[in-house]
Amino acid sequence: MAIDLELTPKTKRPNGEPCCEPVVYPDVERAQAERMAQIAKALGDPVRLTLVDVLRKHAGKVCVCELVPLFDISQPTLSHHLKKLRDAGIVDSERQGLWAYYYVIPDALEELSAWLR
Amino acid sequence: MAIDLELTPKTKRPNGEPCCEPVVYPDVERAQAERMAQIAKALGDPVRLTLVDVLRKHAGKVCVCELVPLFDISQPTLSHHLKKLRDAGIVDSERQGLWAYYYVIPDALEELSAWLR
DNA sequence: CATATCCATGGATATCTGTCGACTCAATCG
DNA sequence: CGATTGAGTCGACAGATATCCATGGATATG
Repeated sequence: MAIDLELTPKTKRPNGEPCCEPVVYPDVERAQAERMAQIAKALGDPVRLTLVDVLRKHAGKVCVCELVPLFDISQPTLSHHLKKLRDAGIVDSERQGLWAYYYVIPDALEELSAWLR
Repeated sequence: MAIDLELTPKTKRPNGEPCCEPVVYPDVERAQAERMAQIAKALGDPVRLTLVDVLRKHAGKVCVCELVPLFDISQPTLSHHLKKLRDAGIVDSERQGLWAYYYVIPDALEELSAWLR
């Protein structure tokens, strides 16, 4: 790894004293962290991440039956993954006749993307 | 939601025929999707995401005992979260005496960040 | 109208995850 | 050396997750 760190030296605290006060605090608010973590969690599966990748570029063009053969999972399992993405607010779907068309909600990934940057 | 989609019309397939061929394929390779999903999964918890946020800006300045009071979790649980981040290749640590200093590995988040963009 | 298709839902099950308390181990201090 | 501290590991356990099969509901086709 070999990274150049300047370690802030510490001294062992005297007997019985409470631990050192935290000197740093997160920049992200708790609610913001929870929102972003929820998005990240939904993306934390290869199938779902790939789904988002496909849907981002082919909104309105793909029905679920065309997504199934892209993966080694059953159709109900794919439906469950899509539901997870829906619940996380990343995608939504539009039904037309027998078919369901999914698309990525614009800006759904923006907050996380900006934080990562 | 109200997004402007142009849906590609489909026709029900004839009896007994195999499902429509997929017309789209993911742009991400399977291995790339797995790498990014692993990173996203590690970030998919508010505690870990906040840890990364803190460590990104205070590398080498914070020991674990200072991180604990930032959250409502026990020290072993925090250690466990740090291990998850280590296993995902997001952070690493340097031990000096009694203290362990964590830091975010440069570029660990780059691939996911670029994909999200 | 009967039947087949697309997709979602529900139940079952094995595995993974987050959390804790108890413990271990190395390093420090007295 | 003996006691204490920082931090990682272990075992346990409740809750979440991924997956399947079977089913159900709506819609299209003939």
